[in-house]
Amino acid sequence: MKLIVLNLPRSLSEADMANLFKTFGEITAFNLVMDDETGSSKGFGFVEMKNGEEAEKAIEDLHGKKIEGRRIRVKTAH
DNA sequence: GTTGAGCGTT
Repeated sequence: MKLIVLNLPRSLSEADMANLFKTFGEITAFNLVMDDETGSSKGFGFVEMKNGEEAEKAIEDLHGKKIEGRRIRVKTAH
């Protein structure tokens, strides 16, 4: 199950993003998209969960969650 | 050194 997480604070690191999801199950892949202009993140990334049900739970639990004072968005990716 | 909906860079 591939997930996309939007509206992340640009200050958030790749490791921080992984920590949000790994509590729900095993992550097989993840990456935070970086911006060439600023060198910081573009504010969104992808997460690949091994178990689909755990991925769905991660979505329901993390979507709208406040991270660094900001509400994030989590959906299934293409 | 900023930005704020979205489906990808080292």
